[in-house]
Amino acid sequence: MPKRDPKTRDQVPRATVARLALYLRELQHLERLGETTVKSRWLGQKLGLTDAQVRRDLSIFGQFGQRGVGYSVRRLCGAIGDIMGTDRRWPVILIGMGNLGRALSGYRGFEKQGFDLVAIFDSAPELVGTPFHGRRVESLDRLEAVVRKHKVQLAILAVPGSSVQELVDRLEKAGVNGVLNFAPVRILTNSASMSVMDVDMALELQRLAFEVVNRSEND
Amino acid sequence: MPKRDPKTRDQVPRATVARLALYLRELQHLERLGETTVKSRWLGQKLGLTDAQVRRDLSIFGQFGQRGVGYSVRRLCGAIGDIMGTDRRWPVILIGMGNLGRALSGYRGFEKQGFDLVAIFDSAPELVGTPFHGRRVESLDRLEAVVRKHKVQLAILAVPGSSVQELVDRLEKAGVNGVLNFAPVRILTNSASMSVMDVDMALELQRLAFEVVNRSEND
DNA sequence: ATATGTGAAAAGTTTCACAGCC
DNA sequence: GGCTGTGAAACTTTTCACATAT
Repeated sequence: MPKRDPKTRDQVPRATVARLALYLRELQHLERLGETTVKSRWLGQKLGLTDAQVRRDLSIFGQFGQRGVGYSVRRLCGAIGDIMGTDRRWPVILIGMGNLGRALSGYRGFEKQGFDLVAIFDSAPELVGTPFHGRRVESLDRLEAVVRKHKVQLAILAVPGSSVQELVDRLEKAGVNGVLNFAPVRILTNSASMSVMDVDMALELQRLAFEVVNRSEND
Repeated sequence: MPKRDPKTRDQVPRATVARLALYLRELQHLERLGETTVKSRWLGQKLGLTDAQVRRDLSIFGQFGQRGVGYSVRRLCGAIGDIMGTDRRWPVILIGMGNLGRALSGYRGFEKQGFDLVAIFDSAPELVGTPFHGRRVESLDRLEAVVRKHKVQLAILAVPGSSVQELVDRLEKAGVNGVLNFAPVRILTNSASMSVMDVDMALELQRLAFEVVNRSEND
């Protein structure tokens, strides 16, 4: 089993975790551009962080840099990939083939980051069998079978809020460990084996509107 | 001009701001259900927060509750709506009619929260004029004119990462104050009149994968 | 009896600033 | 010269616990 490097006490700050994927995205971009080293100052500028913060975050997992030089892009990429579990590919299922689900089924960003869409589902019988972006909609009856067959740990939920809780309970029983929820509802999970991440687009627009309203008086 | 209540020093904690939209969503839900009062404990449970945190957050804007009783749903809803700028409707434009843009143009969650899609744009000439969800795609040439005409302050960007920075600069010049960015790139804004909020779905999936990998050892 | 509002303590996070190494 | 790694300080956020109000 992949244990993190021995020195690391197993308490990664939540704030650091939230930024880890951000670092990885930028580093992968740099690697594609052929850059071999990067400085904390440069990374920070690109992501809206201070250089000290970048160094602190990275130092939590080990000493990846070289004083006077910077960080090896390749090495950092590998290290963060390991830490985040991007060193392997993840089979993912998508449930809900409405407007949003259809768009998500064709979104290439997922597989670029190591996530393979192995099946798409919808509860509407008339949609079952319809192809979207080269994949046929399956009946929800087949949910458990598909999860077992592909050892699916992650599910994307693009269903109405009213169906979310029920589906999450079912997914949890089936062995799924993480759900990316697009409905504007908070999910309750009893067991610790299930993580949920919410993406609420209207909520983000509201936060934006608040920033705009309060723009003048602050900074 | 709507100034916040006089006693409030103009420093709302960032963490509180991030939760405000969450409270509003839940309160609106309660109001629709006909509930008249709500307790901090109940709200917190619904949102995964402690009761103390809910009370602290709300107390920053004033004293909305009644000791021994709780909060009036109606009053709280109104107050938070005021604070967040949801008391009025916002005209919004959407740029980019790929997979995601098409889904977003049909997403009803935006207008439910006070955002009206007044125009949709794409840079591809062959898409201009095509209707999506009852609205025709306009040429980007008309961007500035539309922004002026409808006094648009918010834009949703569903374009490739490579076009984002250029478009944001243009939007800023045109008078737009906020952008909801769906591309996996960080945007740099020079002026303080422009706020950006990112929604990176692949990034959230990665964070989820990290949680799942680290599930066992923590809590 | 019950629930808010809030000082004060605790926990978490960021920034400073500089020793250490290239 | 330049840049990392990290203690210590500064700042932010959360939690505790209880006076206060109904």
